[in-house]
Amino acid sequence: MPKEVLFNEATVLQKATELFWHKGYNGTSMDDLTRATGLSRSSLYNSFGDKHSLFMRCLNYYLSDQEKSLMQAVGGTSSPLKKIKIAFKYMVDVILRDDKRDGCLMVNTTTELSNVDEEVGTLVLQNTDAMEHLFQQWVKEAQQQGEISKTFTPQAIAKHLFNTYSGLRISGQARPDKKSLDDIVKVALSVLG
Amino acid sequence: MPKEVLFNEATVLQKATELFWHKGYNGTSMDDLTRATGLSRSSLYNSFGDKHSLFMRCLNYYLSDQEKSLMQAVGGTSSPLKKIKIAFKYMVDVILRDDKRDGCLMVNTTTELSNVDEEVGTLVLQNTDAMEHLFQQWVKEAQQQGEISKTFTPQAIAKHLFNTYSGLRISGQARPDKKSLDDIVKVALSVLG
DNA sequence: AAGTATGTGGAACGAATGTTCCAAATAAAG
DNA sequence: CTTTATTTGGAACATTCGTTCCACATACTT
Repeated sequence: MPKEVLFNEATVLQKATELFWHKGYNGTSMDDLTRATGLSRSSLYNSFGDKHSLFMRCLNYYLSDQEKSLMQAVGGTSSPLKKIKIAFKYMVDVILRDDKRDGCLMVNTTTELSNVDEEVGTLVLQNTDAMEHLFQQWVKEAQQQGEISKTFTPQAIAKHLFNTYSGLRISGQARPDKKSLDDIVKVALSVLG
Repeated sequence: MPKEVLFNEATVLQKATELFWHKGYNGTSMDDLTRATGLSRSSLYNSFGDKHSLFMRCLNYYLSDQEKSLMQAVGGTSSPLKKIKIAFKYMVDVILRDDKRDGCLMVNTTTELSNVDEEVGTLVLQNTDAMEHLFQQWVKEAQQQGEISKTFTPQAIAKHLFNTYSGLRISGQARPDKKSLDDIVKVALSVLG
């Protein structure tokens, strides 16, 4: 019965995500979004709701995409310690490839909105927990296999790792220099030894 | 000859800074600023230039204020290692007192603007260098006095410390929990041992 | 006391904001 | 072929945006 949807939803979300990523939530206008996606205002509102709803869709799109990439990066190894090392090597690579210096959409959103937007705050917290949980699992396994010393609890190390990751996105935005980032990772991961 | 200025410049800058800090640059309107400072639009423009100029003034005001506080916090000791430890203890305290969860204006500004605003990007880089230089100096002295192992270069450790600080502002914005932040600091500073 | 230079409040500006509305277009169902 | 359901483009909306302007208030100089 209905006229078919002419656009690819994933493509639109990708374009919108890139824009929010580059200019932030408040820095991005609906006009920007129509231009970037090629959709008219009515199509955007009809398919994705208002600006805030679209933004939440983009955040979730971004998160699932990031998770997929990270899992793919560490997929090659079974050693939990190597997974951690590969993960950070991968993150540094991503930062160095970020030639627009847009950083991490999740970190950007944390600083821009988590204190004034409850819905965003909840999502940020969920993601933080998920990341920490992932790191904690790897650390726990690594400690059981004797790859990592048991000086600190898996939870404490996991929080440190996530903290280091968040910091890397800030450091990388100020000066995306391979040597600097490698140094940070080297020192930060030395606590595992 | 002229009518005197009726307001206290530092007070106005403080109010404006608080607002930018809480809502971000793009999230703060000139209307917000007139209400918060009590000044009329024309007074604001006459005394501080346009919105962007005022923002830059606020950033510098914030930085000098932060530096003063940090120096005061570590002023009591002559041991460079203790300075580092006290500095991080102080930072955690600041984060826990930040009941609005506004984070760090400098970190917030880095993620919001450093990729699209060259003037801001320059200031961010200057501040990053200054902070790293400060840490590096302390580490160098501590290594010379045998307080810190020489496993890593002062530069690498300094970058790690600043990275940890930046991360703490993100972590603290997601979940400002004393135990979590203490854990992060404990693990991150263990590389000094 | 008059002149003058500057700060102040508030109105006013055009442009941009997020959102809504409607007529036209389209494709499946009857 | 007509009907029906949905998407689409673009005009239109009120509101807010950053900024400018001007008449008035004020305090120093002469």
